[in-house]
This record gives sequence, structure tokens and C-alpha cells, in this order.
Amino acid sequence: MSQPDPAACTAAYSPAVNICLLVRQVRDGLARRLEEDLAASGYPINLSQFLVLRKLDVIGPMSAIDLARAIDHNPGAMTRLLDRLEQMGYLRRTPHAEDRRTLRIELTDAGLALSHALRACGERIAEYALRNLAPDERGHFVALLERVHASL
Amino acid sequence: MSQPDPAACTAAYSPAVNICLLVRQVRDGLARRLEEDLAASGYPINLSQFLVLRKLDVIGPMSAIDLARAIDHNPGAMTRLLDRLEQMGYLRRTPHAEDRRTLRIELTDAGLALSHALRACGERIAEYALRNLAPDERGHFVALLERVHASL
DNA sequence: CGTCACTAATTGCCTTGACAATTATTTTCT
DNA sequence: AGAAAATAATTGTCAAGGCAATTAGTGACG
Repeated sequence: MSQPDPAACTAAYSPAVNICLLVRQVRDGLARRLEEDLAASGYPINLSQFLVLRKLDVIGPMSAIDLARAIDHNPGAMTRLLDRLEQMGYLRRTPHAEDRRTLRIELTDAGLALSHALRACGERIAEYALRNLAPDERGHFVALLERVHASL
Repeated sequence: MSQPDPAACTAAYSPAVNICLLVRQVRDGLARRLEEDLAASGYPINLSQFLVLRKLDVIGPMSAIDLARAIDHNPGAMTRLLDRLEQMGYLRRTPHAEDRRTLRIELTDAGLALSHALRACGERIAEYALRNLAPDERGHFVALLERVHASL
């Protein structure tokens, strides 16, 4: 069905399509795998929630805005994301000692335990996604991603 | 603010966070740049719409389902995406000659003209995003992305 | 021929995230 | 000190996309 007709192709090969599409496909594929794996493990957690919990574990308690910046997330969306995780009992909002505008967001014991399970799950996914790359290629891939990210 | 407290850090460095986060950041950064550039050029077009128009131009007329698969897009979302682009006058739904379930989606003249502008815009963004990579690194980056995508 | 499984497109419903406006607080500047 | 600018969190509103159910059409098989 819908055979590509070479005569109808008015544009030459365009790497620009490919880079945007490819990165999107990799992102969506990675997120889908992660969320499926988490759901199968009994954790109904999405990618953003995963990133927040892991950041709080790895970096320690921080404000909502710092958290939003750490995962490039919208501050408005962050409020509701935190609502959700707080309601599920994985984190706590406490007032900041010196600045009353600011929250100190910290994991609960349940959140900490969950984060450790998430870590294992995340590593499985990364291992799976990169399984066809040699060890040095994996490092190179991440380094290239970081350089491209820094250029944006 | 919110100094990371090393003692509070219970998890070791975890590349799994980084790959998911990094890819997401690159995707979002790329999409944001593209959409800003398009808006500045007078085309209020988002990434998905961009991809659809470019695919139709490069590959030629095709069905909605094929289009959805080509850009890894949900069929339900595709219907509405096509509604939008059709309403803007950039494409046309015509019945398929042999299969009455299927649409033949094709660019209008306006859609074709827009696609050419989109192509230039996409190339600017790709050039910008990859500007700090050497030519061979760019090829390598895309090749690695493709291999990771194929592994998902 | 007729029924059953499959596929394409659409729709309703819901969640997520973006953006702008609002409120409370702090910082800066004179 | 006091006014003005800046910052943190929140809220309302909206668009995009995922999923499941529906409708219509096709193909396969007895």
C-alpha cells in the first residue's frame, strides 16, 4: 500500500528530518520501555516521576525550582508532579529554613526505597537499549549526546 | 540554595538516569528550537506536523496508518493532526482507489511549498545543534542513534 | 455464500505538560 | 527605611497525545 513513487519525491534526502525524528523516536522508545518495565514491576511511575525521584536520591533534598531545572521541566507541571508523588507518599514538602518562598523537597523512606528499585529498573533499560553498542561506543554515544545537549 | 549534601546521597553515579534524561533533554531542546524558528518564520507548526509534511514530501502520498508508523505516532492523534493540517490547507484526504477503508493523503500546492520552507528550517536547526561536532562525528552520532533506535 | 478474523480511520475520555497570571516573599537600589 | 525588581510556588486554561471502543470495509476459510 502507498508505494513511494520516486517521481513524486520533490525533496532530496534531508538529514534534518532524520535527526529530529530519530531523537524523538529514541526518546519515546526509551520512555515506553522504562514505563512498561516499571508497570510490570508494580510501580505505576512515568518518566518524569522517575527522574524526580532519582534526582532527589542522587543529589539530595532541593527546591522545586531546582528540581524543575535539573530535569528541564516546567515549574507549573512540577507543582502537580510533586502533588502526585507526595500524595503517593514518596516525598515530603517542608519549609525552607531561611527563605519562606522556597520548599525543601525530600524523599520519604518509601520514596528512598522506591528510588533504589527505580535505579535497578533504569539500569536494565539502559543496558537493553545499548546492548548492541560496544563499551567504548556507549561512552562515545553519551558524550556526543552531552555535547549536542550543551549546544542547545 | 539546596546544597547537595554528600552524606544524603545514597545512590552511586547512575548512567541509567543520564541516558533517559539526556535523550529527553536533547529531544525537547531540538523540538523547542525548531518550533521557535518556525514560529519566527511565520509558520505556526509543531514538530509532529513538521514531520508529517516532510514525510509526505519525501516519500509521497500515503495512508494515515503508514504515516503514523513512519513517525511513530498514535493513530488517534494522527486523525486530529491531519484534521488540523487539512483545515490549514496543507494536505488533502482522498479515497484510496482499491481499498475504501484507506485514505490517500497528499500535499496540496501550499503544503508542498511549506514543506520546502520547513526543509530549510530543519536544516538550520540540525546545523545549529551539531555545530560543535566534527563532520565525521555527526555521521557517527546519527549512526549511533539509529542503532539504539533499532534496539528498541 | 456466509461468517469470522483482521485492518483503517475515527471518536470519546483522560493525563501530561506548556504558558500566562497570581500571590507571597526576598533582594536591590536609592 | 521604602519602593521597585526579582524569585518561588501555585493555579487556571489549553493543546497534544495515549488508549480503548466504535464503525466500516476487506480478506480468508469452511
